[in-house]
Amino acid sequence: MLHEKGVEQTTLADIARAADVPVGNVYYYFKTKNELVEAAITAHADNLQAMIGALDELPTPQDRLKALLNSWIDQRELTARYGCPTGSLASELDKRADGLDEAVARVMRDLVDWAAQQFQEMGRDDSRELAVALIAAYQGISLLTNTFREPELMAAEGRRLERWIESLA
Amino acid sequence: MLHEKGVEQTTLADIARAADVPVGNVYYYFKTKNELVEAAITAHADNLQAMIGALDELPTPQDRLKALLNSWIDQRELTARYGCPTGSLASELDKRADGLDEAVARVMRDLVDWAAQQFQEMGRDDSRELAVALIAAYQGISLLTNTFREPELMAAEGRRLERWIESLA
DNA sequence: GTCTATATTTAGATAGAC
DNA sequence: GTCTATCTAAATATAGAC
Repeated sequence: MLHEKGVEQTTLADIARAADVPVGNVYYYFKTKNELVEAAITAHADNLQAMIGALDELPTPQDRLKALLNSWIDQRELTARYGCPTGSLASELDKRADGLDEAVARVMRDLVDWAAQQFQEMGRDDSRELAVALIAAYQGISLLTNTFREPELMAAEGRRLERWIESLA
Repeated sequence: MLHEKGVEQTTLADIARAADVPVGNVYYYFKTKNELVEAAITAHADNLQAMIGALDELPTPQDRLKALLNSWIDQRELTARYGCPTGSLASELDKRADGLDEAVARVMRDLVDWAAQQFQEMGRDDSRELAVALIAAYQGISLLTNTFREPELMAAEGRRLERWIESLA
């Protein structure tokens, strides 16, 4: 729900209704709304870690990066509707005074670090810059895909990034 | 203020205080908060149009695109603090039920269209895809620059995109 | 056109029975 | 652990004097 409507627009009443419990009940599990959001970020981080773990099974860094691209393309319909979960969270939480933005920043950094490691294994000494460029390309095309509601933008950019990765070898 | 704190987090009280007028006064100029936000989007769109108009004075499409990159780099400190105004607006307004997201989409589309025109003048038949990739790269690096609060990310990506544009000729 | 005061609504949060 | 009822605070919006 936080992905679909954002943190601000999602009320505890929304969450309670989705969980089919009365509103007051939510406070038995989370003392504040911020605590609930924090738990959601942690859950999202765990999902990403699991995904990265699966990618690490692949033999070469090129395979792993291309598999990441394909997972992005597979998610294009969802992205067109709601954007990238990590990116829209980062964008929204940055505007708030609470410290939740740091939790999202860590998630984003983990992803960049993982990508940098792949480029390094490909023998690139500009691995960090390439990783930032790759994740930025994904975040940006997610935003455009969402803004224009055109899933095919993600697919086209994914194919372009694939050619780019191949050209780096 | 909408850029700094976002639409949701900026209250009419904030705006009234910044304008040094009482809260009720704002309603003399804008019937609703949404109307005020719409006016801000229009003003932002006008700013971008003026900027594009200035770029159009430059002789070649390469010059114009590189000048755009440099303006992004010049804004890196602001971007690190608050992100790209257009991008963070697009991300936030997408989550809301009102129709304001379409106004931002138009702003974003104008920018993509302008970039596509430059690539077309460079003789590229994939001008649309390149334009989407360029604006996506900017939106993405804006998000990362903001999330990590590292202005230098924008500078490095700007230089990388400059080399990329030169390689397309 | 500007101001004060206030109405309305909604969301986050709490109290206490069961 | 679950539920109903309620409190509180804040933000949008309005009324009406000046």
